[in-house]
Amino acid sequence: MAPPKGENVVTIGDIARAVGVSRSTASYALSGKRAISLEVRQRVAQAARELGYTPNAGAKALATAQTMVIGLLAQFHSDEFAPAMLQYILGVSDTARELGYDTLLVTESDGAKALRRISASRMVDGVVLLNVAQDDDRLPILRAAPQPGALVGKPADCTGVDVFDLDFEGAGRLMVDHMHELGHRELILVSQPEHVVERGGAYVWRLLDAARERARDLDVRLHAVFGESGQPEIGRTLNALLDAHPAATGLLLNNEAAAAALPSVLTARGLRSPEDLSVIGRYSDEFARMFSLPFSSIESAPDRLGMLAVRQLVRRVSSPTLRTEPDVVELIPPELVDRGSTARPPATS
Amino acid sequence: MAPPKGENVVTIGDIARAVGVSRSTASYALSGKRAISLEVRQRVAQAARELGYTPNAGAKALATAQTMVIGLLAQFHSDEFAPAMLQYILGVSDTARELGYDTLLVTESDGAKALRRISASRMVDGVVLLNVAQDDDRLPILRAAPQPGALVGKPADCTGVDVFDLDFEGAGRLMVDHMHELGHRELILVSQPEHVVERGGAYVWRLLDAARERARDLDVRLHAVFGESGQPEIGRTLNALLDAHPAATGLLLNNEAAAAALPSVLTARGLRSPEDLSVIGRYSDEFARMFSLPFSSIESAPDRLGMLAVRQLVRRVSSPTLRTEPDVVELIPPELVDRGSTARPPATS
DNA sequence: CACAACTGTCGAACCGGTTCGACGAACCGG
DNA sequence: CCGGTTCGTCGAACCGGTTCGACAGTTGTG
Repeated sequence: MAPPKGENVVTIGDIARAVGVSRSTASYALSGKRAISLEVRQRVAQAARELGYTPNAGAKALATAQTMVIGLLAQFHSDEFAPAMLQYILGVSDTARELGYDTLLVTESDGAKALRRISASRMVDGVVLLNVAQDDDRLPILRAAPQPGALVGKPADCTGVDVFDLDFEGAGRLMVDHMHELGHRELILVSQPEHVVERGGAYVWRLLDAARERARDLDVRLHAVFGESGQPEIGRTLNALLDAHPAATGLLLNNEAAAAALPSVLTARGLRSPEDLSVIGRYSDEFARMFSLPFSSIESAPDRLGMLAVRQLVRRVSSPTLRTEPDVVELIPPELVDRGSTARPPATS
Repeated sequence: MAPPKGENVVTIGDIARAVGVSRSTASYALSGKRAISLEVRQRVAQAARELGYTPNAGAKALATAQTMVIGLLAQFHSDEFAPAMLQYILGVSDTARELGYDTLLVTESDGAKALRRISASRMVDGVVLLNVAQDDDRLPILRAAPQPGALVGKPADCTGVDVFDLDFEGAGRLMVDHMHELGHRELILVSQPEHVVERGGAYVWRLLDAARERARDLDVRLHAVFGESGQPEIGRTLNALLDAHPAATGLLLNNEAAAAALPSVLTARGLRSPEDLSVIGRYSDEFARMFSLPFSSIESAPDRLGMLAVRQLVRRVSSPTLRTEPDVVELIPPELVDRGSTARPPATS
């Protein structure tokens, strides 16, 4: 029984002493970076196992200039629907671990300051930014930082970083196209709250504008509104919208909170989907399952975006030649997951 | 304009050279651990500011044996309602930062292995464990680790760690008491799924047993069931329960998914709360707001629990004398947040 | 006025790894 | 049998901080 909380730290020096070789030999035996006799290699490995050796991360970082940690900068705004965020975080963290990296989660409200801190102190080898705004104040700092960065969310200026996001323009068009093909001619689009847009959540505009344009081209009426992201309000807003546009036969939701609220709104109004109203949302499959959302939706693929960002980041981190490779901007194509909530509009009465 | 991604690392040696003093003097000037002339102190401070000096975290960790990082071990099980987890994570991460610590988020499925890794490699000064099971396999490793640990969730054996949790026994009793006082005599209690319990989620039992006992003492009928945590299923289960026990006038929910599903179930059945059915849940205020849950509930206080755990952890970390102080086990008393979903039972028809 | 105490600074060692250059021994071909 | 490789190992330096002990100079005390 080792004493609890014992300060028995095993260093590579202990290994070397136990085996009777120099520290450098022990190091080479473990890393395999130089030829070491089979016998010594085995004895070092055994000693390491028996003594329970784990290299000191700080020392390793100091010597190799690699921490094997990536920074994850998440930003939570009070006017956002937080549950949707978790999946991005898990996507990043799980992928990082698969690739041998740990994740430093930073939720500080002042993201720029936090980024400077973890970057300048060399705590991380690279950084993933979530929830990137159109003109994000973290970007200039990231560009000047020695570590590479990957973004989930597309800002106005993508130079110097790798960017991954859903193709929101495509998503907007796909929503309208799909409804149009089924015969709908009047739609309601509920976006995120306006402050989200003002803060720089450009994806809202990207989807909205593309949807508007396509609607115009196809001669479809589109009522576009910004909805709240809080739950008592967004339900009322949905009700008010359905009251205001009785001829609308299709509902497009670019607002997770609205999607989560819609089932009870429909039930309360005695409406059924798709018989009375066709609905397309935009959220993740995981989200749909969690909230039992029966609506077809464009998959927002948070786990996949997180994964792509980390993969690319790790590629850059692990090979210095890639540091200067051209930036990647990958907008993943929208995919409509059919959950049966769209159909031909009800026959005009 | 510094070259983008420039490798211009400023070390304390650069500061010393710029000012014309030794490295040790620069270090003392910055830390204040020895008397340094005002003039040198100011010039060092200025040089540090001008050159943008930030100490290298790895080097500092190596020298001081302190990383200023705490590990956060979260565990996500597929049969759990993940959104509730995020608030614990934020509680921990935000509090840690307030106290000057960063947070290493570990979501690896093999928590024990992950804990051994980050502990043995000295990446963290302390560890917070979330979602602690009755007989958690991370505990023996934590006890043997050199770092202190704090738990959110109470295991069977609390020795060697600090434990913070809701008083679930008290919560169970409070739920029953409250309903009884209002005049209810037949209740339904929906707990977490049975696998959560089997996996060691003892809090489910603690609430359930206490509620049962109190119900027996007060001569109240209590139908206790385990409900699913997935959304299509839990809704059906709720419906089935209401069918099976038409005389029950009160519903107790120790299952977030059930709470999230209940509003639409009630609406669909044409029931209103509290007129037709009194409801008490157990979740956080934040959660209630997010999902617009109109039910009175026992506050599960994830942010507060996370905060308490981190505070205590940091106390232990920062003062070696506290390392051997007796363990803390704090069960915060249940508080009923009245959202108006309980009332006297409807007059017996 | 001699000696002690204090102030401010420096050099060196240390934390625990990695890595470079050197070097002896074994091995090879000519 | 000699010179050049290759193999296996070692010692030393380095990464960038902190901290201990020493020491010169100043101030204070009896």
